[in-house]
Amino acid sequence: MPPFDIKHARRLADAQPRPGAPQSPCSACAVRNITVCAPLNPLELTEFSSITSKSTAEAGHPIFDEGEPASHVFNVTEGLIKVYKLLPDGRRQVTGFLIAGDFLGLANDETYAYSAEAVTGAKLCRFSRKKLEGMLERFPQVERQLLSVASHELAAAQEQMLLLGRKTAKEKIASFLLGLSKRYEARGLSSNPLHLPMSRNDIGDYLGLTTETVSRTFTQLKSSGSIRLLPGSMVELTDPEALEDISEGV
Amino acid sequence: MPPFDIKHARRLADAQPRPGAPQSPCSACAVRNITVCAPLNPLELTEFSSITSKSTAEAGHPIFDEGEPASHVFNVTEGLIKVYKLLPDGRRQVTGFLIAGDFLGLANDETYAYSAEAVTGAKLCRFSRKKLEGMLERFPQVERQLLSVASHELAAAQEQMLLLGRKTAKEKIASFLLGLSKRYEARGLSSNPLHLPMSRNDIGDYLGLTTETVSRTFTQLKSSGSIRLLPGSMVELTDPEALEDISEGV
DNA sequence: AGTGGTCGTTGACATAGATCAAGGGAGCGC
DNA sequence: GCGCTCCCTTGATCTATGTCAACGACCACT
Repeated sequence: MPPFDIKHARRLADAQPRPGAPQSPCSACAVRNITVCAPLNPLELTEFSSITSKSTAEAGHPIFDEGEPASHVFNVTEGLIKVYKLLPDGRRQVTGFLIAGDFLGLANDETYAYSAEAVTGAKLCRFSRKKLEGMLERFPQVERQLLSVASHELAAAQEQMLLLGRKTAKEKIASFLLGLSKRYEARGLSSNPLHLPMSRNDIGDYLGLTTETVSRTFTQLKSSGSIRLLPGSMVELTDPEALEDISEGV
Repeated sequence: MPPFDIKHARRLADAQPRPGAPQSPCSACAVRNITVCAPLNPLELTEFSSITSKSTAEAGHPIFDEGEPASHVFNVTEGLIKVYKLLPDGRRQVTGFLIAGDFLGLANDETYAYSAEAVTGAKLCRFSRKKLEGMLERFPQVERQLLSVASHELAAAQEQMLLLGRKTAKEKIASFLLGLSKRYEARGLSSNPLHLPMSRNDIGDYLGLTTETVSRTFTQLKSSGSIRLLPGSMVELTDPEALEDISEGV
């Protein structure tokens, strides 16, 4: 690692919107109808958009770090983000991979409870937390939407606990591939073959495994004909039914 | 196990409130000020209480099962509840132990995404989900409170993922004891020594361990002078600082 | 084209925790 | 008080996954 890590030099959470910078309108947003803004009508959306600003993050760059003041929340509009927590000795748990339409930064305390980093180049829609709170009073339907998002995430978190606590390496990888494929599908992205831009290490940190075990398990699934690795970090799920069975321990 | 399992004969979620049965008023509720009703004034509370009914669950009895129609949500007012998910072959992940003030049953789909069972005798406050939705429109402050609850739970779930994915058995047990103690304290229950009514098996299913490993690890912590097991399934945290260090892997 | 770095794969070996097995103690019904 | 059951504890052994190590592929620079 270089002595001065350039990628930590600047935080999206700190960045100021360039005054006068042209912003494409929310009405043209790629995630307009699948995220928290969905219940707003065009007029409301215009008002709502006054508290948003677009930002981008390059692959491998942080969006915010655990413990920083939680000044903003974000909506992913493009690319892949990972969120994770660390133990003092560096052990890492990736708690989620976020794609277009996902929300991040929701916090109770005044600081972020986890770190977020771009895996691929990514675009985000940024809200000041404080201003968002005001908007929620004004637009209760957005608050309702947020509650729905939070409760979906909670259900996903419980599913992930089942995976982490009780599944074998093979079951974990099968569940991971199917889950990601289904989320891609729900967001209108290619779900099979699907893009797997995160490293084996990231996948391991998401599933509670090591890089080596992830790699070996991919090899195993490849040999058994359940998946195929294609160029460009694409994976084809050649036998989704088999993967379903594996993922549930059948 | 007896051929006919009496404890599955009746579901709290199905129970009808006895007409005319006396109900102690919400204003006298033990969790009045620590749960979702907290933001309501006395007058509002009276209106709100019209959709609630009290119920009880005996130790070991189910409250609802994963996959059942999610007709009601609950608020624990007394006792300890465990919530869990199962794999087809019976492997189990306990995703939480709930105490007075905790909320359960929040669901997106029309069915519960997990099962809930009383560990000790317990009392709950029951709401029809449908009626609750109406009340949320009427009382946005309750909806806000629910969002806050959900986002706290989400943070707790992420912490638990870190535990399940990356901590050793000893770290898991230390984290578990400290976490439970802190939650007891926040709810005004004895936090040290603290009551541990759940079985070693339940603890194992919560931490992704087997009964045997839980038991051995308790013995280890006992020998090192960090905890003491007292009669009546009480545990004394004799060296909380040591436990803190252990729980973080220091 | 050469070089250095990162990442993925594979092999050999180590180990934390699971599994299998046995025994002890507390609570409960009779 | 007796026997039954359930739960907890402890010991012996096994194994899935981690750790350590080597190497090849790919990519970005020069």
